[in-house]
Amino acid sequence: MQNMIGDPIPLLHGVQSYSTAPERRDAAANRARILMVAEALFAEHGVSAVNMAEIAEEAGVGKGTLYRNFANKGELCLILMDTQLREFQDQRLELMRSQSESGIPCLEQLAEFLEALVAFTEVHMPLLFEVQQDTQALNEREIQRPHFWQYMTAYGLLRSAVRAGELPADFDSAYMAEALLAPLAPPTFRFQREVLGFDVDRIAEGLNLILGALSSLQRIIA
Amino acid sequence: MQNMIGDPIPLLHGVQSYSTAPERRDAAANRARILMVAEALFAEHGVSAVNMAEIAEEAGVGKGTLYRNFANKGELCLILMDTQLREFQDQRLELMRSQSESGIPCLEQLAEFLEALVAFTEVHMPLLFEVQQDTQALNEREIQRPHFWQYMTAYGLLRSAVRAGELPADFDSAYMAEALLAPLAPPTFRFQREVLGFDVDRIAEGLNLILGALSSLQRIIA
DNA sequence: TTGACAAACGGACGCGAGTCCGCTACAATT
DNA sequence: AATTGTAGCGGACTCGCGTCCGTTTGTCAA
Repeated sequence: MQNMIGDPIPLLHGVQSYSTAPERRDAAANRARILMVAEALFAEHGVSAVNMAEIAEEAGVGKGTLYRNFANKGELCLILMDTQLREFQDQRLELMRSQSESGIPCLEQLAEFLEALVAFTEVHMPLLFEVQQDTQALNEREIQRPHFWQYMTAYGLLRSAVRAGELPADFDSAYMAEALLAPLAPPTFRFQREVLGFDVDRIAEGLNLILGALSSLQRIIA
Repeated sequence: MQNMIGDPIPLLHGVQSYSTAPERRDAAANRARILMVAEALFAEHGVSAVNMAEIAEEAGVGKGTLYRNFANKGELCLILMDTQLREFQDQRLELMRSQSESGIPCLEQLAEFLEALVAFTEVHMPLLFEVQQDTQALNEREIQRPHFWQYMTAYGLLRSAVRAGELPADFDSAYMAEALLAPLAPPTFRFQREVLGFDVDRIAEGLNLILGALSSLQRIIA
């Protein structure tokens, strides 16, 4: 469940570049410049206030070039998060490995994972929000939406929990993984944060409580 | 889906019409015509394949007129569901009243509510999806998004459950109501249905299981 | 070097949402 | 019936996204 990412090549995402001819020098330079410009503009004006034409212009390329490198605004945002996304992933994987060795229950690991994910989502909301928009287009390319590994991680931990007897044998891990992550979907999360005014801790605690409730399920039956 | 058409004070939503001068005859006729045309076009081509210009043209009005009546596509869709939304609401309220009288536990009522809501969401997905899009614009007018009463209902039942001792006293009903409804947010629901292939019953059961787990929480403590 | 052929470029274009504002015509008033 | 103020109308326009396609240019082979 790790590393479904694309590892050989750094920008995992480098749309093509899988072994066919290396890309042209100027093309690479353009892509790098676009990313830097986008990051700067986003930082200055906010993600939603910057449009693709501005990015292209500021980077000194045409829109065609911009879209040649990034299928849409969402993909551009995703790639801007790439490093941090990978770091986060690696950290969690490492942590979970050591937690498993220490015999920490899977559900507890999942609780910590969700807590960390809440923090991550909070920090990267603006970019994540854009990414979420065009899920469809993203699926068509070979890019992994963040949701995918989140799902795989949660699903994996739930399945392990079932195997370990922390959850009933007929527990629907696949659905539950989705249900637990649903409140973290960017539009939903944003609504809770900005409209309802829930703070980050409250959300984390809420999710934690659901997990607690699920684990008590098994205790009841036993 | 009949008759959300013109009737006098039709749409709780009727953007203005709160006691000021009655609207002009031709305006009412236009609005009614727009709604009929939209319904027909949506039925024929699917909601997402029909654009606002087409609706205006087919209804024989300008885009200005269309937008005078409906702030955006989402609002138009919302009003098309109006009758059914109200019926659903009324049914559930009535049902809950009788359930309460029969002493059925609040959490059980909530479980049934969620099950019904899953069915409702499934049926109205295409319209709900559009509605969800422009939450912001909707909030600014005095229109109730479907989410609002869903939330109030769930929240109310959870609070009653706490009062009835079915849940711990420090239970965060407000957050939990949101968390339970999150999987029903149109984009999330649609993803689960169409991409992951979960069927409606599976989703309903999953939500039901979470509720079951939550109720067992209290049993543990007691 | 030079030639040639993709890859890469760039900006005009199409599309759909939603806005704006000058014009129209309803209905209230005399 | 004529007058008039205003709600209502219509469609050109703006905006942002994303596409298309004729042109340029890096790279590689001769």
